[in-house]
Amino acid sequence: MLRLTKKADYGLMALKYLAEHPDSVSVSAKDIADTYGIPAQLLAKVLQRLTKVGLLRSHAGMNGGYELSREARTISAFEVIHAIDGPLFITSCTKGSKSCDLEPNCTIKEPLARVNDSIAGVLKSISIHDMADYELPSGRGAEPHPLVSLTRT
Amino acid sequence: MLRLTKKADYGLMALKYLAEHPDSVSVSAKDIADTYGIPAQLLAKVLQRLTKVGLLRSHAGMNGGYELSREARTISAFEVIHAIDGPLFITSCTKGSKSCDLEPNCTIKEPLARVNDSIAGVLKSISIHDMADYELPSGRGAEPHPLVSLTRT
DNA sequence: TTGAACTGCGACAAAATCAGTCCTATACTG
DNA sequence: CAGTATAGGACTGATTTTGTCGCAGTTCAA
Ligand code: FES
Ligand code: FES
Repeated sequence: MLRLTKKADYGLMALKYLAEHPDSVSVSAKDIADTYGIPAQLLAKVLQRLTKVGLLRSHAGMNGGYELSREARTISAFEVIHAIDGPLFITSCTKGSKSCDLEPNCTIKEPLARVNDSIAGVLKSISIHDMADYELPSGRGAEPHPLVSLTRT
Repeated sequence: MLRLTKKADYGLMALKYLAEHPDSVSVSAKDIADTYGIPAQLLAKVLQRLTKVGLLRSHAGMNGGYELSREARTISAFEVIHAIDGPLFITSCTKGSKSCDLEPNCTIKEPLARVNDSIAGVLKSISIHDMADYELPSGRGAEPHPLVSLTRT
């Protein structure tokens, strides 16, 4: 539980890959799938969704593929996960449209919403570029990330 | 995805309930289940697990039930979730025993481990007592929670 | 001492979600 | 036109989550 789906995993891996290969004009889903040994068709779908939300630009035909539509530094892990897995709700109830059945009694919705926001904040503070940076073998990780406050004013 | 299981939800609700009723010596699973309209047997199991890890003390027999074994202030949401849903791993691979099949190629494990730690930190910084406090109708939420740094020294 | 009201487990069934495949259509290149 | 790629819908199988049932053990009080 509290786990990323594999699709989100794949998506992050792919974006990281793209961020690390700025030279290549565009990379096909198959290329990425092969280098990581993940199902090509599945990755394709993930990339398609990322394209639809505007994180990637796609190009069909021979030598086609995908490329980042923005700088890796400006793409947050949150955006990626949100695009692939939908809105982030730590609670079982998706406070939006259809409320969960124990809505009236649930006493933890409020407090957990704060936790939810904090987690979203953490995810938002990490960019694809950051992830690529962490490649460095030893434990010195790029520049420090901003602090995240649990309280919302 | 990235969602708490209902069991964890139930567990948190129950603990919050117990924290708010310090007067009652012990409360039965059925009592709590009834007040919140959740499946009694399922809640019972959740409480049993919480008992096994030492967060609750149980008492069988008539007028039996559960009570907090520690002060609400010292029980973190993290402990509860961990007890109910097992170790918190945001990545698909549970870096412990059996590694996931794309271990050798996976490039995002490291960076995501940091995110994982941050989230754990957020969860650890919230106590059952804090959750109970958020009951206040308007938006002034108890005292501020500590800041959580994304970087680990 | 008997029975009601509990906890404590294990096994199981039902439901929901996720992962992955297949198939077809469409777009671009040369 | 042939080949390679994206786009996307439908569908199946695997896995996880949620919930139920049944039974054994414990405590209390009439
Ligand atoms: S779990 Fe849905 S309202 Fe709390
Ligand atoms: S998802 Fe398992 S090693 Fe990265």
